[in-house]
Amino acid sequence: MDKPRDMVSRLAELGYRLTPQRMLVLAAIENSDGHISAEEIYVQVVAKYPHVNISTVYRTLDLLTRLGLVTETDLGGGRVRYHPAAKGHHHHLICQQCGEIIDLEESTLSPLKKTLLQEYQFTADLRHLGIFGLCQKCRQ
Amino acid sequence: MDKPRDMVSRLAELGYRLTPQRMLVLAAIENSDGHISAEEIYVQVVAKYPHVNISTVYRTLDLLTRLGLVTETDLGGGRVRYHPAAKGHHHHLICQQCGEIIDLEESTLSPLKKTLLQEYQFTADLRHLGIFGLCQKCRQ
DNA sequence: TTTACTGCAAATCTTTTGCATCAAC
DNA sequence: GTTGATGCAAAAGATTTGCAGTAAA
Repeated sequence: MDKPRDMVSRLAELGYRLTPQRMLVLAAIENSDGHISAEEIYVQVVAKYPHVNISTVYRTLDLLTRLGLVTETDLGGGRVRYHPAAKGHHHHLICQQCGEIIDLEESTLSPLKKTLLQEYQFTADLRHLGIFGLCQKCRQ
Repeated sequence: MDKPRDMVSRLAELGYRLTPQRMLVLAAIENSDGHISAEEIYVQVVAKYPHVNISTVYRTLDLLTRLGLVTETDLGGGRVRYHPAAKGHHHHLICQQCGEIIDLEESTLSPLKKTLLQEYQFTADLRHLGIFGLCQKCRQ
């Protein structure tokens, strides 16, 4: 449903040029599990189009973020990760031992969001949430 | 109650040297509101002891973290923040507009922690949590 | 006196930027 | 042909590291 085509046509609609570099960045994000970093995108893109520069990846990510087509998540560790906005928000449980990233359903956080609003008058933007801890396997 | 003295004596107990640089880093962390960055610590330390180098601040923070005397929180934005472990865990609501950091009571997150354990078998370490959004003032 | 700790400079890592060239439209 | 997009190289910001000198114990 949320094929790169959608982001591509959105870019075209808005008058942005459809360069091969952009197509490849879009494809990498779309085919990822939703937790891809700029470096990882770069590696995928270079594999098919050896001349791209990583600054182009960053510029494309910046553009897509500004247009609201992708969402940035800073899970700490000094690396920002990206996923397609059209796939909907999701949250992340990050295992501090093995590094596994588990997706969390949005509904799990609804009660928290409500509490923050009622008790702290704070409108939480939970798109950017990462929760650290230990997964089942590593807990033992 | 949790005066730098406690961390100082712990360091001494463990055989670490009590240098003026370390004392000043400890004091800065202790006197902070609990969301201090390495750079901010450095500025405070330099004011009293002009020759310190920021790498000493980082090395001290690394030591204190490894000893469990301070806790690191990565609130995103490429800057890690520190607070004394003895002051207990607390969580942060960060306003994306004005940058205000609001402390959150630990109890607010207890229901979430329980849900994550029951439904995802994930043991959340909520010491490292930052929630982004908009504070009351900026919401309007 | 011993050796852990420090200062300094240089390196690392991620991300950003200036600028001349290039290609999508 | 225009002008936005790219490649390259250099910069920027946070953090780390190698090394020789210094000071805490």
